[in-house]
Amino acid sequence: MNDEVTNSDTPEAGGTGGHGADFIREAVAEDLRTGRFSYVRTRLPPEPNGWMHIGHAKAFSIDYFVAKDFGGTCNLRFDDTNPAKEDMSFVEAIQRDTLWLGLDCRDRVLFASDYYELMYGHAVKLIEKGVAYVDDLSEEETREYRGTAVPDKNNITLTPPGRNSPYRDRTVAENLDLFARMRAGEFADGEKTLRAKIDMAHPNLVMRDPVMYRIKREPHYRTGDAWCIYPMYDFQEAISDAVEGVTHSLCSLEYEIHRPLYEWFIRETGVFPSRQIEFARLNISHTVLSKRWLLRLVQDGVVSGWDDPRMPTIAGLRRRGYTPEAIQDFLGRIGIAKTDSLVDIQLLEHCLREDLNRRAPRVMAVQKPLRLVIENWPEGSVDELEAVNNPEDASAGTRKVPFSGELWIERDDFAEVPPPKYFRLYPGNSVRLRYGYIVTCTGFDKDPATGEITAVRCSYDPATRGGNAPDNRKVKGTIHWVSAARALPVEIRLFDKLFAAERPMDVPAGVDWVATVNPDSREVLSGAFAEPSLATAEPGDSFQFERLGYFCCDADSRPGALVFNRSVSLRDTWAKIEKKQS
RNA sequence: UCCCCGGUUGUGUAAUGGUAGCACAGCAGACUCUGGAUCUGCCUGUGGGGGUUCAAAUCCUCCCUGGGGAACCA
Repeated sequence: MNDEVTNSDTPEAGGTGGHGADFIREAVAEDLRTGRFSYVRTRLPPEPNGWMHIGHAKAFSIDYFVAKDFGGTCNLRFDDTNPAKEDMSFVEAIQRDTLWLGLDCRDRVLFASDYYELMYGHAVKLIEKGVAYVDDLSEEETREYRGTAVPDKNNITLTPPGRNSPYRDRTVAENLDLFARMRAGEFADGEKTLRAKIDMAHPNLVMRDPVMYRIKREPHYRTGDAWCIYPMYDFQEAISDAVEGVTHSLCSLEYEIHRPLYEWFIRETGVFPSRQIEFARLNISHTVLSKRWLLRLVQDGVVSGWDDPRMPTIAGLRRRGYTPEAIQDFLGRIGIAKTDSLVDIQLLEHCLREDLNRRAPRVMAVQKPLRLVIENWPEGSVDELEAVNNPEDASAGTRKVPFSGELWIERDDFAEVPPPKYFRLYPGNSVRLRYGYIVTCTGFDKDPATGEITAVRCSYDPATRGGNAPDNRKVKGTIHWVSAARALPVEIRLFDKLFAAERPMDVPAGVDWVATVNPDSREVLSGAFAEPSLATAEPGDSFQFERLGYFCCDADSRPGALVFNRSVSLRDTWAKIEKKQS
């Protein structure tokens, strides 16, 4: 549709770029067509006060790929104007995470704090124009004078006009002097503010003489104690975007109501007129995307840290085994709109499965082991069987897997009394051992005290080596296994939804939402076994454990003591049948 | 009844006055040495009422309903 201006070549990184024109791209195309702008520049505007989560990934990907699609550039600018909360470690973490996601802004990393002097100059200009003034009202008084939407007796809310501050009509000279002295540190924190002189009766509360500067004696992680006054968001954003020549200042819906103020600052200072466009932020079912909530989970020790594999943070997703490709695919699929929405977490999981199915090497591991004894196996004999590394990718080749008379199989793959439609191992039934032999269950051992099955006995058919049945007999079940003699002990960590509730934020009044965390969201299996080829796995490596799911080697792994996180299970038809039966 | 923005199958998103489509989920089946993967089919939707028009998800209007706004945070 807008072929003359678009330049969509985002094959590898589909992201929020590979799909049709959303309303933002349409607006950008329109601006180019009408000549409002002759180029496109966007910016990722993180505040370095916390870890990036997938909600930020959505916002940043929109910024990045919109610019890319139109042949423009995208800055990574840290909006660091609140020294009380910000830190260099967050800057580094955000840079690492954005790069990992495929948002490469390495040669365009900028800081709002570099524009402090420039912002100060613009503020002075506004004072000289008579549209900004120094106010002596306290924080509480400011709030009170601004007025508020109040519920009346009919439970109807309305917003009465605010009142002018008694200091609103100071002379320009007086304001100039006071503002200079604010900067010089002559006043205590909170004693004075610089305010834009707009309209205390404005129906939009944001426009009722918003604060532009506050006094805050707090060392800044980049400017140290050079400043004791810091600009507020709206003023800072307008100036920073202008300095950088940002054409499209994309942000989430919560800033929609701020747009008139953003535009007011642009108009009054006469700087480059960036266009702000808002979109809906991301919500995902069964998790939370709020820095505050995530912080609480970390502080309360509910999770092991910001990179706990259950966390929706980029670091958490990475540790869980998510790939940047899967995340970008997901972000491309959810689209961009202004509708407040809740995306099903199953879509995210689907994207991971689809990506890993294509790329992850297959391997056999047993989560909950049960001993399988092949009674007619030649004593001491070991067979080396050939296994396919990835049926989706012939170039991945094959590997040898040791087989012998004692194996570990999955406890769930044996049933003393098979439920309906069960076609794995039970007395008298045959199954194929993946890439191995067809075996027939001849019996089992049971601990008379506990009733626990301690071993399953079977016989094998030597003619079925490799899993083929020369007599063409149908064997319905194929199960995975690990040679007991060569088994690699590993720890497996199973993860599930962080919250059982679809919308954890909608917690009933009086209930502490932290208590609603899914107690089964993490399960550690310390007695698992894997085939020997896994010995060389390194943290970050992903595998498909056949029939179980995709697993990622965790950073907690030590040589000889590997740990694997379940990234996502395989689709499990049997689980559905089982569920229906119960 | 203060200001702003929204409402399209269960979920997310297209259709920009002209056949309501796609994906995920769900259901059914085919195939299979992963109950994986793959393939096929099915299911359900324009919040409501008026109006404009040959024709409305789309434009107008009223209503209903959801979200945001009352930080010296961003």
